[in-house]
Amino acid sequence: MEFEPVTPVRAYERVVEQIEEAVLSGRVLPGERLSSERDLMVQFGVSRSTVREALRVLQAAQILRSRPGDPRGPEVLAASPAALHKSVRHLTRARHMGLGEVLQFRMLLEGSAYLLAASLRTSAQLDEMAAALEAMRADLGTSEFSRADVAFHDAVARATGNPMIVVCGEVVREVVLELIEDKLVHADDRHALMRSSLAHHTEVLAAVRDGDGALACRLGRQALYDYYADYVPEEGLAKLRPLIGAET
Amino acid sequence: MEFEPVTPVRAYERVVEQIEEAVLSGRVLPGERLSSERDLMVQFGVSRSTVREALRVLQAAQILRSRPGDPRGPEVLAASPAALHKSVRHLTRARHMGLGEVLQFRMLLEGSAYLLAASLRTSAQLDEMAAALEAMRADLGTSEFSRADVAFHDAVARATGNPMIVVCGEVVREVVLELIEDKLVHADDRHALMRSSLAHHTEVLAAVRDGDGALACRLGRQALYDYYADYVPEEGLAKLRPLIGAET
DNA sequence: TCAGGTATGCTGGTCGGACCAGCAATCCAG
DNA sequence: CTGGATTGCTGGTCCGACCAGCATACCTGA
Repeated sequence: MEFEPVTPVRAYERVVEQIEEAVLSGRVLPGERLSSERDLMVQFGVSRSTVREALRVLQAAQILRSRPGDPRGPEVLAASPAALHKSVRHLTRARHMGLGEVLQFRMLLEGSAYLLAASLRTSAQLDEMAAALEAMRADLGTSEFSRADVAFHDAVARATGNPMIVVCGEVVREVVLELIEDKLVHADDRHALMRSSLAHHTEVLAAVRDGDGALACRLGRQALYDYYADYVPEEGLAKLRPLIGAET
Repeated sequence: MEFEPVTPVRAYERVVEQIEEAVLSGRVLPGERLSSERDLMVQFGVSRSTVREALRVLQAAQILRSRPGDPRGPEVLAASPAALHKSVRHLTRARHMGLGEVLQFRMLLEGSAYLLAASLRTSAQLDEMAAALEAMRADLGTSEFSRADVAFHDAVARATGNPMIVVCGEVVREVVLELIEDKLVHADDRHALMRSSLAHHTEVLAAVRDGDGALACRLGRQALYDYYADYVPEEGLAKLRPLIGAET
């Protein structure tokens, strides 16, 4: 006979569980409204303080949003990567991860995304990538360049047809930029970097177009390494090297 | 002249910001205690309800922990990937991904984890993997088998030294099991499946030990495909095939 | 009849006070 | 000196109250 350690479950947790389950299971859809706090406290049979603490937790997790004075009640939000973003940021601040780890994950993710996209992309998605590349070429040196760069990588991620790849890619890209933004300004040869990056992207796109996933994967990872390696401390670089040059 | 949209900042948010910043900046260390709620409401000049809502948010983010009756006050927690785990979990559920997508993501992730582990693993981690493999061999057919299987994959993920890989691996494994658990029972030839899985794991471990990351990556993905492909509907299989056999 | 402004009833945000069960240090009796 | 009861304080929950803000409905004036 085995017993489990008993944990007292707070009232507000039960409320969180029920609402969370209703949202995640799709029983209530994004955009829909919950009852007002005063209604919920009747439905759950708890006080308003308890309801409010539960709602706070759900709001912090980006599952709900409340506005004062809105007679329609708390709004159910669409799932967003904001919470994921925050968790990753916290871990980087706590030194559990550095640029090395985040970049490692990005290389892993985008490399595999190229591999998949080379086989799975539709021609419309290929056009999107080409359009983004054109935008990069046109706006070389401006802030529009990074926007187009993001659009390119996003199109690749979407071509995999996998929402998690899209979302994780998005988050990991943002965090990489946050981690290097202070060192990024005084790059006197940014223009050369961008030109080099553009050339890399062009090669990768060609490989994706040709359906050569392995090549696209290798090129894409190499491009990331070349672009960001200077910002990564030595002990972080060791984590990146197995991802480049390798057959995979 | 540009203006930004003005957002009314709630009192509890200001409290969250201050405590969060104190923790993340290291001004208060893990294990230390905050003042009691009744003290904090004086320090911040707000009511206890407001303090409590702030603490709830921080507790949900795994930054604090409170226990009723503890005279030492809320405890500051060490940064952990628990919050990351929750975010990833929510996203996978909310985007209602099918088995195809989840398995695609898992193959991508674990494949790359093998590739990295082959270069980065310490000999202690190699021993862990071998031990898990032994446990699988010993408990073939029992529920202990899956536990050892999990331990094996977890050891591989940890060998990458990347918390994101570890956490995403955990989540993706959990979700795969949830998605197939109803179909899993009536597998009459589970024993054969487990034996085959064991053989695959043995090969993969050998490749990791030899430092042949590309081989380990390929074998690992193939093993996942062989083990789970029967549960995946036809349209999902298309998303998996680019990941197997490929040079990468 | 219709337009525009106002009144009303709700919302969430905050406050204060109250009670309970539980933990730990302290104090007291053995 | 030891062991158990006492005593503060803790967090968890409840209640009642007030405020500013949003939408609707109403109502007044043209």
